[in-house]
Amino acid sequence: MVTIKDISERCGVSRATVSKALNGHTDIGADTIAQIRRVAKEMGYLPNATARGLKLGRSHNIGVLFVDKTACGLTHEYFSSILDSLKVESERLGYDITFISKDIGEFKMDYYEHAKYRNCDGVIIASVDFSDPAVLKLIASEIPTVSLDFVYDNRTSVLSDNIGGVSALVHYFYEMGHRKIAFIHGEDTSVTQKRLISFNKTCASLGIKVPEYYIKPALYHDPKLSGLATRELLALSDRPTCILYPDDFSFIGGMNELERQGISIPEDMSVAGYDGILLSQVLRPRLTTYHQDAEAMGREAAAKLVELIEQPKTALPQQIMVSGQLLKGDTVKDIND
Amino acid sequence: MVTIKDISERCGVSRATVSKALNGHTDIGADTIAQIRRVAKEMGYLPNATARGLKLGRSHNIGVLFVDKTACGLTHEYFSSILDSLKVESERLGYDITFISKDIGEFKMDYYEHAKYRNCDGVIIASVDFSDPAVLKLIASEIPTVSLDFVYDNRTSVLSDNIGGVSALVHYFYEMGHRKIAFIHGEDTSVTQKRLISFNKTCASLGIKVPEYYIKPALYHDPKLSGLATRELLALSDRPTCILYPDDFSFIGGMNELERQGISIPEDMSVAGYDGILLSQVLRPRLTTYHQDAEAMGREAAAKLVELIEQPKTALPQQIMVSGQLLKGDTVKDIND
DNA sequence: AAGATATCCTTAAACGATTTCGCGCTTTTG
DNA sequence: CAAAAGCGCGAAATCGTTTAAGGATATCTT
Repeated sequence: MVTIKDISERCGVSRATVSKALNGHTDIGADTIAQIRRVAKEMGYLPNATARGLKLGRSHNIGVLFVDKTACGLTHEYFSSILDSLKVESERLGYDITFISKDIGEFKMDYYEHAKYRNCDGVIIASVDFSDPAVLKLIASEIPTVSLDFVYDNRTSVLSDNIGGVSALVHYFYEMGHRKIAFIHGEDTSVTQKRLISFNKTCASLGIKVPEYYIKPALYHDPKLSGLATRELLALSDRPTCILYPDDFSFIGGMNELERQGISIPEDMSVAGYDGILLSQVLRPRLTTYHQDAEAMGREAAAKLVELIEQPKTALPQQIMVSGQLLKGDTVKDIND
Repeated sequence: MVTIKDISERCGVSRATVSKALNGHTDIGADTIAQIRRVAKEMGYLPNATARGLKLGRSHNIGVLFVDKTACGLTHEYFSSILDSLKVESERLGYDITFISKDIGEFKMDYYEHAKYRNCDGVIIASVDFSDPAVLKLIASEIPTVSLDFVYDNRTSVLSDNIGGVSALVHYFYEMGHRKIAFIHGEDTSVTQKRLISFNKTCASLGIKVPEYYIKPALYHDPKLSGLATRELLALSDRPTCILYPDDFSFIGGMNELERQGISIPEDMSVAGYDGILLSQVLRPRLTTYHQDAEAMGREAAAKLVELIEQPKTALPQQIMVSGQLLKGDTVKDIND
């Protein structure tokens, strides 16, 4: 491997001079800089991130915590999109990303220790069980962190606009004449709580009374349970005219159930999903849904984290709301007279 | 930060002794080892991966190349599953994973240089354009690599059984009485070539003559094009009785087209996908498809790479075929008389 | 008793880079 | 013309860890 030492010997200058020349310090003569850079290129010099990291205490490496408790992990398009844009933006800003885990091989450690061990300059926390003490230890530590869809005191977070999303969907149902709106929701998380509150609040503000039996618990990413909930809703004597699903994917379960009962979308039942994943837009009829801008969330998270890392004095912890977009598909019927 | 030096001072021994005690060297007294370990724990000592990496020339870090030219990248379930199991297995074996990119920040470099820069012990190459010279440079380098679905001389690769998968599907069609089998295939890659050859060979071995117009080009992960191809197939006077799609997701396009024309699955047309993603198994009727064991592929790739890293003398480069599984859904009608 | 052996630990260099401080030279200044 | 200032560069320490070589002491051997 070509090192700074090799270059210094070839150029007849000291290692210090080479380092400074390559890093653009101003106390080196222009000729010397030019020569050193040329030789470095000729010899195929590559800086050694490890040595640099040791000396500088900075790794230019961002840790990413991605541990989904629902076990679908990265395979959920929402999260894989976030990861993808996180990766792109981080690289653009000069950082690599490394996954942080508990226990690495024989070595037992928690997330915080792992991040320290790897010298991460900062950490992005997404898709984890925020009730895990190990996660809280990390987020509360001195390491700069940005969390996704979770707020922690005095830390920066990037949030999807769950309130606005559900509100937009309910308003859309309302505009289309619907007054009997059912909501099948995901497992109890802070995201779900926000969506539920938004649902209730929006309905109330529109003067809609939602009977308790219109609100059904299910799970995210689980078509089976959403199918069951759909069946229960269809069995009601006071049947809703539209159903809001936990997410686009679990809507598939509802779709199947409706089809099985010969109920067509949107003629006999209006439906909407959540997420706006690719699938929702290739189904026919095209699914009405709220697109979460996962790409923007990943990008923002990376950008903010780098800001926290590079300007620790001036970067304010903040909560960044990323709004999505209502995608009006063809699954909501206009029943205004 | 607690360092070895701190421990050595506290224990009244040299730094060398502490290092050896923590690493289980045999030339340190049992009492000393016990004391050092106790103190290390008390003080909350964490090894510093950077310093260690610098000294040892090993990072315990695996680089991952994941650059999909079709731009769906990580959001394709096949790839995200691979990544997920890659991550799990690597961590189990004591390695972290870092993404490798071209250009990191201001610094222009190719994949090989990036891997060197980060001191990766090895690299896993998946979902990339293997015609990219930068990829070839990496795979041909002295860095241990494992590639997925691509074979390179004298290197280890993990391959999905595309030959077997297509063969299994065609055989299944055949068993169910089908003789007019259409194949919509993805863009021209080595994977597609294998599938096409397997398709032709299997049909030939079964005595089936496949007219050229039964074979339609489309793209992976693109329902629109598969929909168009479906339309063309349906317009034929000599209509096929079944269609094999590039993958489960692009099948959605075919599904839409069939539904639009009032052709029901499987009564009027039998279909099959490829991949066996979650979606295929929640659709009704359940899609007949060939499940690629992405989880096993990621696991194998990580395990083999670690072997190459840790036993460079004895680890043979090899091609590991991971077979999948035919998932008999309800989209192929038995038309035997 | 003296050399050989074993046990346990230390010294010091090394990995590759960065940075502080200061030196020597040239140029400017009063 | 001497002092001050500016420029270009180098010496050496440093980051935290590992390890080859060797030293000190106790034990064994004959």
